[in-house]
Amino acid sequence: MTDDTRWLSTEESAAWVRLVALAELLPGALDAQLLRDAQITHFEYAALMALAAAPDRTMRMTALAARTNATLPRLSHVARRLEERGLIRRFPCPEDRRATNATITEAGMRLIDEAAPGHVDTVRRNVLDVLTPEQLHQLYDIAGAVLTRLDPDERLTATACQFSEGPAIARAG
Amino acid sequence: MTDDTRWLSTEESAAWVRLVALAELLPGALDAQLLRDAQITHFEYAALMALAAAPDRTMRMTALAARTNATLPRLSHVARRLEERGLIRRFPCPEDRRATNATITEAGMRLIDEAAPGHVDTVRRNVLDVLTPEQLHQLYDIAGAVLTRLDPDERLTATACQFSEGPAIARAG
DNA sequence: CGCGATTACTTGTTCCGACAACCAATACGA
DNA sequence: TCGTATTGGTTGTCGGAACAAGTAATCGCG
Repeated sequence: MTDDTRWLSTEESAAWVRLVALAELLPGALDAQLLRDAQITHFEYAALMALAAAPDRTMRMTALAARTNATLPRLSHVARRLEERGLIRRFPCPEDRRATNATITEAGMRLIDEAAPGHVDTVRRNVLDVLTPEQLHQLYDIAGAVLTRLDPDERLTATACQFSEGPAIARAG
Repeated sequence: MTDDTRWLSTEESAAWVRLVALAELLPGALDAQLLRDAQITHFEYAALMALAAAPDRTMRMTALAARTNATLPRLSHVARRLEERGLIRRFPCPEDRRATNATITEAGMRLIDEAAPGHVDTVRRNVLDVLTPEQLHQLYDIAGAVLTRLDPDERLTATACQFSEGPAIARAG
């Protein structure tokens, strides 16, 4: 049993440690701000944003699950809670009686409109504003390369206008 | 109530979407491989690696919690499970009778030695090998800049030799 | 038709993490 | 030296997510 593993060089190890730390800390930072200011998780925020940007503000549960990297059971529970809070509405899909459609309500649109400024501010302070324009482009390429592996069919990034935050969403209303 | 929010430009939005997708998918990919091949989570792997790289393979619970971005209660539960599996051992700290030390056992060392090749392979296939050497350095700088905000006192990246994987750890024995 | 396979969700169970309450030991002030 | 505050960890409880099983509707092929 020979060991043909290609171990990490110093540079590789250093970059990897930082990337792991980033992936570890970023979700918590996003959740903390949104929970504090809008009583929703970042996952729920992303789901609401996806619905807000969809045609008729409506998506199939399956499509929404793919977009948010959720399992269908997980999305089902989250959708039930969001529906209880009046932020989304669910109804049977006319074309396919097996399917369920989810629509963001006016209250849901108001919530993300109110939450967007604080969220964008968090994104700016923690990420975007500490990078140079050149680094921003490098990040785009680097993350794109990695996502080729982690998300080959671009489920999470097929964004239409997913993150044209705030005003664009308001226009979508 | 004027809206002075600086919304995201097209470039900013695109890069941000990709970064969020990356942070969303990476932890799951790491967990999946390690759970499948070594029956441990990536968090547990990181904790064991930290212990393996520490002097005397031993750390205070508080220090280990800081290093792994865990709350003390969370680490306490994880440590109990690892101890039940014989991968670590806990004992009172001699210098401070309030404190508890955790040490990785021989069985724990064996487990991370066996898990390291598969883990490194996953890291290579999903991340390192899809980047150019130049991009690797850019990633180092970009993540470093963001971590200045998310982890100002470098708790997660004060790595001594945290990720000199495999052989280096074997030497630490 | 009609029966098996597939797709779309929901529900139930189990495990894990966060928060809070708690216990133990030290530090410090009166 | 006594009492209080602080630090270090563990335990209990609750909510959330994954996995698996169950239901319902459509598809596909004979």
